[in-house]
Amino acid sequence: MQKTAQKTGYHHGDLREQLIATTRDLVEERGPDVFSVSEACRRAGVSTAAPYKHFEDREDLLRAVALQGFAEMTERFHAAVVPHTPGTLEAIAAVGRAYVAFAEDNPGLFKMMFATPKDHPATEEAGHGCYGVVLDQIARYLGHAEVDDAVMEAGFPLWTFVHGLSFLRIDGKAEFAKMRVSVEDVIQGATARLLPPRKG
Amino acid sequence: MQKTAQKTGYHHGDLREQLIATTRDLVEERGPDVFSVSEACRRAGVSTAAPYKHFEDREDLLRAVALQGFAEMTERFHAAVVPHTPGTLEAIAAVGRAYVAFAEDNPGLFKMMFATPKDHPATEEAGHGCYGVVLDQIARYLGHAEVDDAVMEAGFPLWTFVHGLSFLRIDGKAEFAKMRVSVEDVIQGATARLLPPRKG
DNA sequence: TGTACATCAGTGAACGCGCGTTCACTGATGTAC
DNA sequence: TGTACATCAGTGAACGCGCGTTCACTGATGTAC
Repeated sequence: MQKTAQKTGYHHGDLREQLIATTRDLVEERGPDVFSVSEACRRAGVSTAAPYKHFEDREDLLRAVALQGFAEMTERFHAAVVPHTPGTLEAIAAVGRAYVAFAEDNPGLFKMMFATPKDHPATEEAGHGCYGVVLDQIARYLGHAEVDDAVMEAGFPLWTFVHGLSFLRIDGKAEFAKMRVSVEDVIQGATARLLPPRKG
Repeated sequence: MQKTAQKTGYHHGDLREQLIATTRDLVEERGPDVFSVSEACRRAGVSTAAPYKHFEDREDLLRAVALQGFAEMTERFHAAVVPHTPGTLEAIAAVGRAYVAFAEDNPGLFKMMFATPKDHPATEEAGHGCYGVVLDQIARYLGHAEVDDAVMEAGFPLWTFVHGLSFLRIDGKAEFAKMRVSVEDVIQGATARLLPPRKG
């Protein structure tokens, strides 16, 4: 009960965080393009002028939501790796599964995070940090000391695959394709096939 | 000069087609959610009430654009297959390349075609027809007489891959991954790896 | 402990705007006679 | 060939609406003395 809103009637307590949360909900429900600052205010129970004390403009608010998304995704990636031996196919596939799971849990947010026009130094950096988690695993898998060009090249087809799977599932196209196997198996299989053979 | 607009000053000639074309342009420039009927009218040089003589509402107009997109995509798929021996890896990869090429040429339209809320019998049917082109090739490749469950299952990872590649390229994420190989090669490689081994 | 004051997160009213859709209408076109 | 008329694709004005952002303001809070 420390960071939660402790309304005094006038001062809100933590409006910034609550606006981010509300905006995130709206992005899920309506999509980032249809989202309106006014509606977020209505839901947060503040006047339409209030957000401008915390955010520059509409875009800035949406960006804050996207950044929260990247932070969460990165967290999930780290958690996914933990149970596995570093640098194994299993560890890499686990990140892939976490990727698709995040997208399915936050379809609107996910789409927004990757929609091009929002690009901004902060978002870009957040994206890189996120991607770095897989790249580290792939580097180990390949026996490379650091993330070099070969590692990035090996990672790209995997990213491509889970990215596509995320979209198809979000948009309900996966059912139509009558898959008899689970997402988990599809990812495991694709990871094994798309990665180059191991060095050692 | 037969189907082209032959304005009389009052009657337009082919407003329906021109509105579809204008809307398509706007979808590319601004995205389907930001698109406005009013702006399409302004560009087409007609009053804002005119479209309602040809389309039920905003949604209906956008759907017409999506249908045109699917028709074009299907056409491109057929054209891509032609130069190759039916049922070969090359024929299948060619469709994959046509998929990504279409997405890159029409990013806004492509995204709209696969964005979930627009689902409608007509669009769905158009999508199926489109996908059918690859499935036919895969059926032949596997030596199956028709498109059965096994064919669909084999096709899904490929679809996933080209779908993901399309989005990453549209959203400018492919450069960042520092690919040293061309899209063509990536698709060719992924197709070979993701398809199950041939029967005969 | 009590008071004066700076800070600043919130208000609420207003702005100009563009939207989707409707309405009664107008005028060009094609057809029947 | 000429005329009367039905058709219907377009007009233009209007509707109610919600938007993003600004403005001068208010009142709760924390701090200095």
